[in-house]
Amino acid sequence: MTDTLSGQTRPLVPLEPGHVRIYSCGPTVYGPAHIGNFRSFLFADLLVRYLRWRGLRVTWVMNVTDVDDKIIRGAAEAGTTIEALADRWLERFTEDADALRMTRPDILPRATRHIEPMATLVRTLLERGHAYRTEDGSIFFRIASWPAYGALARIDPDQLRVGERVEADEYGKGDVRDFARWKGPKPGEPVWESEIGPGRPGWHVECSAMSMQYLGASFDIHTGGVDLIFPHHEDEIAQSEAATGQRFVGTWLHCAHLRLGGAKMAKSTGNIHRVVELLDAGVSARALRYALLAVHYRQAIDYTDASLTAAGAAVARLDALVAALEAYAEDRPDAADLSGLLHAARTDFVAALDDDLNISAALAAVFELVREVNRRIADRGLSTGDATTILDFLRDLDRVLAILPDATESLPAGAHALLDAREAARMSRDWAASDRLRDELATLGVAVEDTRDGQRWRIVGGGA
RNA sequence: GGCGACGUGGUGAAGUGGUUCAACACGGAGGUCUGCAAAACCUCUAUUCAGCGGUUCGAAUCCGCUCGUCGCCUCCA
Repeated sequence: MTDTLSGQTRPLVPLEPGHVRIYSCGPTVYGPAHIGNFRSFLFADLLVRYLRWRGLRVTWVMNVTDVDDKIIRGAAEAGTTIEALADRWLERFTEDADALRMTRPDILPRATRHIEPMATLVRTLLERGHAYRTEDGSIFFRIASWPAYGALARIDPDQLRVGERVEADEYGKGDVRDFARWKGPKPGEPVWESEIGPGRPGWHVECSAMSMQYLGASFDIHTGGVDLIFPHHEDEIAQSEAATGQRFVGTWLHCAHLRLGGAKMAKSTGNIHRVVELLDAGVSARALRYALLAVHYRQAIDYTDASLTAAGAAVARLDALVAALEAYAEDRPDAADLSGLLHAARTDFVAALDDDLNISAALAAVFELVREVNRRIADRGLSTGDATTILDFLRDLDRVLAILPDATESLPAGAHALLDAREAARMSRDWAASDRLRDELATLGVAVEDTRDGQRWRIVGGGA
């Protein structure tokens, strides 16, 4: 894996053999996440799925930021509490994540429920002289006290354009580049009483406190988008290591941006798409997952209608093969070289993902197998048992990819009767009726194809 | 102004010194199969890897310069 801090690509060696601890920066629940956010979550999902598929135990923590300026503002505007607002959008996040087949993190800690560990962390920083208190009760991290500051982002603190980042209300800071750990009480803002006085936590401190609470002072992998490298992750390192004296994270993984219209997809720019809106517009969730996942994580993706169409076509190609294998029946001996073929595909798949999660090469291995299997289906060169073996093999790989149709995918109401009627019409060579029934099924989203194994169907378009 | 990433066919994209290295996917053209269709398969679709110069027996792959695109330095996945 390629570590942002060292800039090196090196083997992942978990602190505890066989157990990988991963922390991912999650959503701020002040509104629906956009698909650019989900790109980074799905990249972490791929990582987690792959490590587990490889037999490693994984503990995956993803934070939920449920208190910040935007949530406070949003709640005030909506005339509700920050709790209610966060609940609402966290629910939406979960729905979107499920639709995209994202693995549920083992723990989804919410910031407002971890005030105590944050306060304790800040107190330690105060005691060690890495933080200081200002007149309004806020507490800042003193960058000058941490010489390694800037190492992750390869930034020289002296070179920052400091003039542009001074916030109007932050008088009293010792240095304008120091960042807030704890924000003093203000009218109209939620306040927590804590061992360091009243106030609310700053953003960076929540990830440090919660990651260390669940994963320990040192853990293996921390993920996020490249835009979090500075200052968010830089600050996390500084305050965590200043507090514990231990190395915070073994490997930093950052995924590149999803772009739309040549620019990074971002709420502030307005060039965003949201998951439910795309699904409501008829986009297939699996195609969307494929589009967000099929490019290497350190490579920017340009999101376009064409990219989504191409992803849909690639997924349909897999669907067609699965349908063909499920329908396939041929009474003949098992193919002698099948296990060798599958073994080779698996070897290529593993080699690709072992290499810094090279998903493109892994998919290439899958599609090479797809072509070969299609060839053999056309040649009737497989036994019925072979077809089952291949299906099992593909479903096993799909524990990593999660793009195949559900095994339980079911027909829409009424489709069964239409299929039976069409089968009967075909038996009596009534082509007109057969074609009419095929059209009817198409309007239900069921594609019917005629093969030597009889007619077979698959669900097309939106939905699953 | 500082720091960094990237530039491969019609499109997306792997490949980071030689041996089928120009994968794979999408799209396009032709063909096979089929009652028709769909799917699938076969053939073709980059003598070339932004441009220029250099290193080398040999470079898309290393070095330098130029041009271009994007990102971070501010909330941000």
